Amino acid sequence: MSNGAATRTRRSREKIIAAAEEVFLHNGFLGANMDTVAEHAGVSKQTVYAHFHSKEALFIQVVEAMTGGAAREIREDEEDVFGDRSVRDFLMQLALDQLTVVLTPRLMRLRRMVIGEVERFPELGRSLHDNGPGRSIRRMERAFAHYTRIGQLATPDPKAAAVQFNWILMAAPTNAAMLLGDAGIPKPAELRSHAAEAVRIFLCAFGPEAPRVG
Amino acid sequence: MSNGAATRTRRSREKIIAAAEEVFLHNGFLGANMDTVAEHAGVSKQTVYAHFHSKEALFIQVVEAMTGGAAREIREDEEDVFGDRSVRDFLMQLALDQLTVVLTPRLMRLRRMVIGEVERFPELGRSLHDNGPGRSIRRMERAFAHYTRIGQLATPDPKAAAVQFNWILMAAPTNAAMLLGDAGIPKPAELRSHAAEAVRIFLCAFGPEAPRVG
DNA sequence: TATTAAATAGACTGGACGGTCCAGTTTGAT
DNA sequence: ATCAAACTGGACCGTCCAGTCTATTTAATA
Repeated sequence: MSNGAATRTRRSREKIIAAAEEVFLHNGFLGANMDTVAEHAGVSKQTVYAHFHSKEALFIQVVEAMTGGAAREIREDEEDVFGDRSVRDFLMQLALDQLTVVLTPRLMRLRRMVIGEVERFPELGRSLHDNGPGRSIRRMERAFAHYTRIGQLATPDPKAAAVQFNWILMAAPTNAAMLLGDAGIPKPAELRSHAAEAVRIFLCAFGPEAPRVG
Repeated sequence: MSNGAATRTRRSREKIIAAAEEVFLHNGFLGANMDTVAEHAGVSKQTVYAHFHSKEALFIQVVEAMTGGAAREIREDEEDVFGDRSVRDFLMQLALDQLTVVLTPRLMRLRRMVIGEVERFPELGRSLHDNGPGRSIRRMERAFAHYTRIGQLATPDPKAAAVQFNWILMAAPTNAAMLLGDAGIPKPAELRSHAAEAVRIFLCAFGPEAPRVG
């Protein structure tokens, strides 16, 4: 094999990315410092610059790795199997999944940082906007279309309904996490009742017997 | 009058705060620079330091002035007059007010900046969390209690309902503004239809004939 | 074992920036 | 006219930091 050096290179690269994630997430772009990143990675500064030609480049790599990674955890391609679960059960499960995957200190810190840097790095904001809720919304969309087809939901526009459900569910806890720091992330017990209320509201507005507007 | 010097002092102070607002909002705390603030205020650097003993102190003053100011625009104390308007009309008006007051570049920039600095300045996050939606939620709360009393709404917990309505209404546009920059702020036309849909959903879930959960 | 790409330590440069100092000027009240 | 407080301009200090340079060492291959 001729990958000896390549392997070593990759290990270094990964150590640097991991260290940079830690440092950037904690201090923001301007507050972070390349010496700290190198030290934290157990690597010389020169090596950092051998892999990433500037602080900006490293920052972008870190953020894109994280947004990509987070999105992939939702596993978009997995076949959706609805079985015979009621809509309410299905939505409840979806809601709890979504809340627990998204409301982690790591992802909330990422979100805070990207928002704070939107003016300096607009592409990162765009990327988080599209990849963050994007995947799970597409999954919901397919599910809503299915349940509407069998008469258990009334979503003429499944995509719009998915967006609505997503925000009814995520808005309050996300906002708290943004402004109150990691301490603002709700505890599991609160998440359950919050999810139940979100499902109730959604079903009132998009259930089969929902009042239509004349 | 003995306010001669006092007046001059206040004028300087205000020029500095205004300039600092501009500079901080555009560059964030670390990205902003005190020479720029002074220059932008048409004032010497020394004068800036005569009024605010450090960059941090100035930053905190600016942000607190802004959160206080924004909250005051909602005019909490004004007597609520519901007249004979239907709930739907009332909610629609409330929704449009809220959207247009909050979704301005200035306030969205403030929000982005505070979120980005939450780790460094937790009190500012707390302050925006409590003063931002806080006022208007309290106003909604009173209105919901009123309409529930006359049987046009069913909000056993008016405060919780107010929080729900607030987020059903604000979540999507706020999120867009956070991640997509000022360009993400929806146009007035979009705001109208968005408000209408929010009101519809809210009335489905909290109108007098809303399905209760068994 | 010889070769070679990769990594290391750490000194160094250049510039930015928070904050201070000072010697003199403007301003407004008396 | 006088006086004190506020303000000016700009030099200045110390520190921090992105990014570079050099001379040396490590470790995987052939």
